[in-house]
Amino acid sequence: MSDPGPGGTCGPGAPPGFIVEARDGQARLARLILPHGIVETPAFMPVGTYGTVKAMTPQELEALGAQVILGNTFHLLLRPGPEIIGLHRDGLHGFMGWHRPILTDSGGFQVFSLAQLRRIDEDGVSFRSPVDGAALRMRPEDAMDMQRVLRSDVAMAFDDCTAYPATEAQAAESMRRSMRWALRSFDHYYRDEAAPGHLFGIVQGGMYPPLRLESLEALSRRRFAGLAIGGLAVGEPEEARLAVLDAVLPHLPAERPRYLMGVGYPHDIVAAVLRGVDLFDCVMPTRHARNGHLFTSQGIINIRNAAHQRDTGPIDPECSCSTCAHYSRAYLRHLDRCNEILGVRLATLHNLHFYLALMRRIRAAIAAGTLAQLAADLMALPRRSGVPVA
RNA sequence: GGAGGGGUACCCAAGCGGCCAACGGGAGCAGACUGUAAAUCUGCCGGCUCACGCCUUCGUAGGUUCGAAUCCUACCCCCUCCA
Repeated sequence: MSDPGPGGTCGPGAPPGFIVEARDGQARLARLILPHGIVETPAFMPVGTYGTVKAMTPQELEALGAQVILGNTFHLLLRPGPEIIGLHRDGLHGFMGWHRPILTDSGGFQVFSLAQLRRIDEDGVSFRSPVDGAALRMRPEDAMDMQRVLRSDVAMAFDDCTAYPATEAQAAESMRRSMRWALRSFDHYYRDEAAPGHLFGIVQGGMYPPLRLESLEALSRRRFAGLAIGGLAVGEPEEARLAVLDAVLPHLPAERPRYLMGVGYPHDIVAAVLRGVDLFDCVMPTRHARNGHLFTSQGIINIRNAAHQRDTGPIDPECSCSTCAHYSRAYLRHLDRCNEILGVRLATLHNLHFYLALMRRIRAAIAAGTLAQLAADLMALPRRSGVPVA
């Protein structure tokens, strides 16, 4: 990469490749320049854990307007492993046929979600493979090596996603370990010029603002290309989540992208954009689609409910996705109940369209300086169809 | 005609003297899901009742027994094999 273009360079101390084009309150409209393309933020990244956004082809994702997707280092390390992915041109991009940007989670979330199957020590984490029970060892350096093999545009530091609830002492211990791992991650990821992308650091600290600030301070010892807020949406009340965001966001470097990991519902995303977050990912649209929950302008509906049995209308009359253009609620309910694979595909397509369209509206509102109005309108909508917002 | 096997709640299916309103599945009804061990998981699922409980159920009709889905008799269906 001799001439990566403006901000597109990789490596330690490289420009972050993040150009803020407009501001509206704390919210920013920006262009994140990555090796595989430009991402307009605020952006939502569909989750594709195993090298596939479940039920969608890369071509469909592109048509939906997805700019960047998420992959998972831990799961891809287990299956198919670095050797197989390394056989393909351009790592995970060539392997899965998605040639736009990819962000990979480091495996830190699996430290949290596979709590029953792992043991943490200072050097790393010992896992029991959820696939075949085999013993597996993962250190920050392993996570970085794998993400380099994957050729992720954005790699994430290997962290310990603190569980909720956690005492202040537990959160502090977990956070401080994550910070030591973050520095090791940085030093290993950028150990030579071959780093194929950018590395983001992850702010931890549980629900304790002072710990969050300490975490941020620790991360400032390296120049991460962006900073993520991790350890939220793990079961805490919404107020606690917003309190953490309010405490942390004013202190995040303005010239680098900010990523709120794993969040969330549309109202969570809007709340975070208002506070200055640029990137989001969540399994919500894809998992909800498979479980029959569909996002609409009037809240979430459960297509499995008997109420939709005879409904010849679309999921959402205000939606412009191809599912809504062609199929009725009654048909989608039928497909779901028959466990037909098409039902999963149509529902996933709709939900992803909902999220990606939401992000387009948010970006347009920031450009127009009308984000507050849009946010007010969105927040006023019911979260669950027929159930007013509490 | 002969010999076997079987009829259990919406469906499939266990039970084979009391712990049975009756194991499991499925279907049905509802709920949960936030850096995906998830097309998964949880609850309800004969009737009345918030519940304790009560009532009606295991092909039909009788019988034995303190007590029967379970044992006996007759009858009605269904399946397999032989003629």
